[in-house]
Amino acid sequence: MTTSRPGGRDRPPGERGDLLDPRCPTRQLLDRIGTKWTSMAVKVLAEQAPGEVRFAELRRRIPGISQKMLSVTLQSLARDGLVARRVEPTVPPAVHYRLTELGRSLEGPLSALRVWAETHMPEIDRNNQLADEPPPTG
Amino acid sequence: MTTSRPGGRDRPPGERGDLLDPRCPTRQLLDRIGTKWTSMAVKVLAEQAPGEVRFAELRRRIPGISQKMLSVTLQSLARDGLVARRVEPTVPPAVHYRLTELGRSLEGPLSALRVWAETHMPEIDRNNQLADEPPPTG
DNA sequence: TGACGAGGTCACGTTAGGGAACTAGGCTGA
DNA sequence: TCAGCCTAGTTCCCTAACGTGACCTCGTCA
Repeated sequence: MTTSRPGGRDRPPGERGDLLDPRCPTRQLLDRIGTKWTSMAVKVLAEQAPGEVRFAELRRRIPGISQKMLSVTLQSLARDGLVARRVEPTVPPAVHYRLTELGRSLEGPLSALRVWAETHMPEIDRNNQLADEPPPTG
Repeated sequence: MTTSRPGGRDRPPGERGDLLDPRCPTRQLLDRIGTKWTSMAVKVLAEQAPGEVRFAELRRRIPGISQKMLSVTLQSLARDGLVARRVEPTVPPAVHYRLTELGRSLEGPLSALRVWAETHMPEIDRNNQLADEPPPTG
């Protein structure tokens, strides 16, 4: 997702003169939760909220995710302040994650979206199949 | 957004085997509305719903979008059945877009997300800045 | 001749996401 | 003593996709 300047080059002056509004918060939010694993992680964490989930447990609950992507996703969420990270200095170190207050407040809108998705995705899939079909005779 | 494919329904056989659960509708939805311009287009169209908006007008209302991306975005939305496309056979042809019933039903959850984003993005930005700062002494 | 409207196409750069290998370090077993 | 295991990452490298600008169409109007 590139909200930043594409290509890094500058555009001719006096052209349209405007770049993208960096103030569109919805885009910024979707840049975050729209990444492949983020919403799943939030969901899994929300299911346990206000409890904590460990790294390996998250991995287990998010089928298909790699260590790296889970790590990257959690770091991103932690940076945003949506999840909190607690390290137990045992050996091997145990790291616990939980949604923050902010993260839990996101669960409402996100679950609304989830409900919509579960309700309407079949219809969207059907629409796509219709669009793939050859046009009806006539 | 790897699962979305604007122009190809099946993947080459013998790829890396399997992809993620295709049964996660939330991911599929986010693959769609998470693309850079989709949510903006939906928003602009929703503001005019149930009225129509023309291509050039959409372009004007979405600062920074290129013709191509607007075109691609609208095609994708039309494929999904979220927007309807009406061509007036004038010269030059005038194409009108509007949200379908399905599209308008998405506006609810989406606007909830938008409200959340507008409310909390400053906090998220602040959290990011805090994360960038050097750790406090002591 | 050029602009408009609604795109299509091409070449290109950036980015997300993926795999595999590597790290830390106390504990266990040989 | 040394190898190997465990968790939670990190690093490198690669590819597919996403998004971009530039240029093209086509008919009419000025």
